[in-house]
Amino acid sequence: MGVFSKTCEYAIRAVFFIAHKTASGGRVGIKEVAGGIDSPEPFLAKILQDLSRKGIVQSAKGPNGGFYLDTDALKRPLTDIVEAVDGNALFTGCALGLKQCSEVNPCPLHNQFKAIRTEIHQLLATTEIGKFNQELLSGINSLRK
Amino acid sequence: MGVFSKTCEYAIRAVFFIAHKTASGGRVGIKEVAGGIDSPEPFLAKILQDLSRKGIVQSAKGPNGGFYLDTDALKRPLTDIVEAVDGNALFTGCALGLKQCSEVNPCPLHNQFKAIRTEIHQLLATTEIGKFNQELLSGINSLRK
DNA sequence: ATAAAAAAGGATAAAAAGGTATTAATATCA
DNA sequence: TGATATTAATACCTTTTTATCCTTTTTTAT
Repeated sequence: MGVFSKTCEYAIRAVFFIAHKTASGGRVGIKEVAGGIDSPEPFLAKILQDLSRKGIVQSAKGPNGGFYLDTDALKRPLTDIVEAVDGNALFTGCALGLKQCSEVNPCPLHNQFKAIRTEIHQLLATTEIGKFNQELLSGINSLRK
Repeated sequence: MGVFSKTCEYAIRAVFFIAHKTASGGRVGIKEVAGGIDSPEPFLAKILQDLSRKGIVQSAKGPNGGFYLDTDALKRPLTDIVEAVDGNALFTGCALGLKQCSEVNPCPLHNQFKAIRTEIHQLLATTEIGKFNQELLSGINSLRK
């Protein structure tokens, strides 16, 4: 079990892929996205539908259709993706799963994990979706293995 | 979805509970543990069996039996529990789920998450199971809500 | 012997992940 | 304009994993 759910991993990879593929206009089809990030196509379709409904990505049907990101979407932070898919348990939840864990009623690990949760949130909140377009275009970063 | 699996959350809470309940000798039964950490008893039983096989907790059958921790076990780091239950994906895995993500073939988030993974591992590796016994005995920390 | 406890092995339920087939939208072309 | 091909959206189904529950067996102190 990693930090994110498998669904969320695919979601982030897919959005990164769409972002850099459509940075200079145009759209990219589900098949190309699935191939580009090595994910099962039907499963990814469902994920992208969801992200589309929530405005994280944009889509167009018909010939020359596909997925893309408008300029606003490119500037959104990664937290938007993670919250849309996994919710905010990673940022706000107790490490030991206690519902009422808080400053006044802390679990043993509350204080230690507070710092880590904040750091993860900070990282994702300050990183824009479009940030890696250059690296991805030049092949420095990988999305499929 | 939190940082750990539900199984792992129960495991850590149970070990903390056993640790502080048996710090001055004696054993504690599965029923009391389940009550003490508010977990489903049969599920917890299986978890503790597993931890017992792996030497994380000790157990004794029969009358006056139950679970306990020997002095060595009390000094083990929390990483031992997490690795026994969830494996080491949290410490070594790629945030985006890529099998071959590494320094030479990094995913876009590789460098950022390297720091976080290290921090989580550091925290768990330097925290001994018995560390919270005092707080738990005095009721500062909660394990059941 | 007996009773108290954990160990063990399944059975069941729920959620996550993955797959198939159909429908709706739309650009393009005849 | 109307037909067609292309593409995402929708609905439903299967598999796998995670979580939970139950029943029986083994061990052991008394």
